[in-house]
Formats: sequence, C-alpha cells, structure tokens
Amino acid sequence: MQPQALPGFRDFYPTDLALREHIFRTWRRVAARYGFEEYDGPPLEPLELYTAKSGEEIVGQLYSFTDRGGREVSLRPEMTPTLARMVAARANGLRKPIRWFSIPQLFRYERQQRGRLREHFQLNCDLIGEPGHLADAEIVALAIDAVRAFGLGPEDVRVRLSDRRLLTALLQNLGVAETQVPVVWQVFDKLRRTPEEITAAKLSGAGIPGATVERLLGLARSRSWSDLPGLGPGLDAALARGEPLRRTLESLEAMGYGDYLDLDLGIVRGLAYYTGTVFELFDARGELRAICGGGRYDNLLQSLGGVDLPALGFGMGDVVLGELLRERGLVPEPGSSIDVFLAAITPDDLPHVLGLARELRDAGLRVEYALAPQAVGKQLKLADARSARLAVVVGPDDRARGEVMVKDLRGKAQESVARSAVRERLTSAVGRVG
RNA sequence: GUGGUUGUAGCUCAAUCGGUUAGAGCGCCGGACUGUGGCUCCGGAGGUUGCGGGUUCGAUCCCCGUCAGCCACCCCA
Repeated sequence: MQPQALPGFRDFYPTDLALREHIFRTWRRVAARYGFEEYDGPPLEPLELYTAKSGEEIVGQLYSFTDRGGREVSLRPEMTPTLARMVAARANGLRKPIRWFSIPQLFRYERQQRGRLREHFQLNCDLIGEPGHLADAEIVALAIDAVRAFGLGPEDVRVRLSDRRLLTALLQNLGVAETQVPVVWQVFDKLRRTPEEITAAKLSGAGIPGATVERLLGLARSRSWSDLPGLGPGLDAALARGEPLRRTLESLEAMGYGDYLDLDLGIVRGLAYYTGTVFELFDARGELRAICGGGRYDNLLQSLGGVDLPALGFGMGDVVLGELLRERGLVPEPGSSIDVFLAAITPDDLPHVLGLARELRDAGLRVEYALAPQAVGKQLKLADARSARLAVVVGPDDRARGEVMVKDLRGKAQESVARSAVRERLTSAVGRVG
C-alpha cells in the first residue's frame, strides 16, 4: 500500500486544481466588485487565540499540538480571530469602514464526512467599523453574489437570516428562563433535521411550559417578517429588537435579492461571538451542508484586541460549493494547456523547432514539442491530446524554401508560412499577448 | 469520540453454492502509420481482491481485528 494523504486532506490533481482556481478567481472577482482588499495571516497560531473567544465547538476540534519550542499552537480553524488581531493592531491607522477579504486554508481535527474535511479553503469577507444595518445588507449581498457569480440562482441557493438580539428578546418575552436559553438555542439549531414532535418534547423536557413550547414552534416556523407578529400578546415589544433585521431584509429586497431570502430563527450558528445578525447559505434542495455562514460580532475586537469596533462577516467554504457546482453542471470544461505544438519531421529539424519554441514562448504563447524523436503522426496525436489550437510542422522541404507548415488543429486546414512571419501569424491567431 | 455500512486495475464495475489462471469498458503505453492529428483495428502494461489473522482440502466470497471511504450521531469552519 502506497502512503496516502492524511484522512480529511486532499490531493489536488490538475483537474481538481482547475476547479479550485475557478472558485478562487470567481470569489476574488466578486470581492473586488464590493471594494474589498485581500489580506492573509499565518496558518499556524498560538492556541490561546482560539481558546479565548471562539466557544467550545471549535476548541474541541482544534488541530493543535505542542511545537518543538514547547509552545501550544494550533492550525487556524477560522480566520476571524487572526483578522481581529490584525485590525486591532492598526485600528487607528485604518480608514473605516474596513472592507477586507481572504481565502485562507483552515483546519479542524474531526472525523471527516462528505462536505466536511479536516482542511478546506474559505472565502472570508469582513466589514469592520460600521454598526448600521446597511453593513449587514452589504455583507449578505456579497455572500449571495459570491455564489450567484457561479451561475447559482434562488432555485439553487437559499439564504436564511436571523438575529440573536431578536431571538433573545423573543425568548425573554415568552418567559424562557435565563438558564433555559442555551437549551432553546441548541434545539433551534437542529430544527431542520428534527421532527417537530421531538423538538417539542425536547423543549418540554427542559422545563418549558406547553403553551410556551407552542409559541416557540410558531416562531420557528416563521419564514418572513410578516409571519412573526400576531403570535400572541407581548411579542410586539420584543419585535422592536428585531428592527435591524427588518431593515436589513428591506435593504436586501431593495437590491433585488428578496427571492433568495428566508427569515429563519433556527439559524443560531455555533460560534459564541456573534451578537446580532446571523445567516447561512444552503443549497435549495437541502441535501448538502451549509455553503456559507456569518454574522455580526460587535464585541470581538474589543475582547481580543482592546479596540471597540463593530464588525461582521462570513465564511464560505470551497468543499460544499464545489459539490454543488458539480451537481448542477456548473464546472467549466478544462481549457487547453497549450496554444501551439511544434513538430519536427527529421532530427535535422529539431534545432529549428527549439529556436522557434524559444521565440514563441518569449512572445507569450504556450508551446510544447515532443521531447523524444517520434513520427509526425505521433507528434500531432500528442498535440491533439493537449487540445493545442495550432501546430507547426517543420520539415526539410519547407525549410529549404524558408517556410514552415502551420496547421489549424480544429479543422483540417494547413498552409505554408514564411519562417520570418510565423511569430506574427501565430500570436494574432491565438490572440494571446505576452 | 459513538454506532451502522462498504472496500476487486488509474476510473466505473463484473466474477455462479466457497472451487483452482480474478474479467470487461474507459483511460494509459505500443503497433497498423518514416511529411500529418481526431476515427478504426490489433497488441501490451497494470491486481498480494485495503491490510493482518482465523475457519476450510480450497477464501474476492464466511468469521475476527485493523485501516480507509460513506451514512447517522456529536458537532458544524
């Protein structure tokens, strides 16, 4: 048995890397449209960067170890603490609001499943220094565009939005005790995967009265702002805490993203530091894991870096998105790896092929030729396999006339071209500029 | 971390009741084809049936262990 990659880690063969690069390119293009600048940080961080604020869920699955200097370290499981540190260190000098993005490789030590490895790449977009709802709308819009740019529409991807301020206020108003709130959150987090009877039983089991359970289930079923009121007396006051969410939804509708959106109080998110808006993107059929998750974390920079700046952002992983693109046939066909293949008829032609290769490569063309003597048919077969657009056949007869044969491999056509005009002819045919 | 399930060629799969030399398609390499590719035809390489042990005259097949994938939990970047 040959050694293989560690469980949960991927080898990227050229076709795999092509998809990965397609995803990265698209992400970068969309982030740029929103005026976001790219940054990066270290893949290995002090363990305490995560144990401090991230919450049990992440800490329990850190890819951590002791380094040779005796330091407790961890591969980064998320980018936000690194970002918070970087921003806090230069907070005074950075023009607000800060719009930054990154595509870090993140790591978690957990048992892998489909769509969930020990390593993945994640688009992280964060908007720092703006507390208002337009920032929330901007971030959600960016997340939507980051999938829309691949050709995914509202029938493919849904956005579910909630707000911790609103949910907390609603629970308070319903008389849910402080100690029961974590239980309710946990139950809400599983709503989509749990039959309603079981959800109800869990809530009752936590000591919540039957009438309150009914109203909690009503809240959980709400899919739009207008579903929320009218659930009972006393809720109106709590709904006031939902103003930011309501305005965020309104703004997104004004941008034309309304058909992607669902209100969903079942969106809780595991990370402890979220303070307001929380949202996730899912495939519309509900077959895959979340594509993206994010929210507002207004206190994190304060607690991590001592700088009081409101912030929000999201992370979007390459694994689930890649699966969705494959399922929907949205993975682009691989392009050709070369523009021109050079074929030598006789060993005497080889030096001329080499010289031409140098000239064409300098001109920016992608050029390949056979590295061992082969029959012309064989060489052209390789040219074809490489999806080269053009081939140049260099033979003694043509050479004697100061010419070479240029073939268009997409058809049958070929013509003699003066050696001195080859470069110009090929560069204009390919349309590639070095 | 817990439970279930599946591991046969690079890929997708086959192999009778447990039966002796584990096959096919695709892909790869070579030939037909020494100045012309895609098509076709012919040939070849490639397997310790994930690994280790057990039962048996005999194991791809049955049993145990282990590793890996998948699924469900846990949890969710």
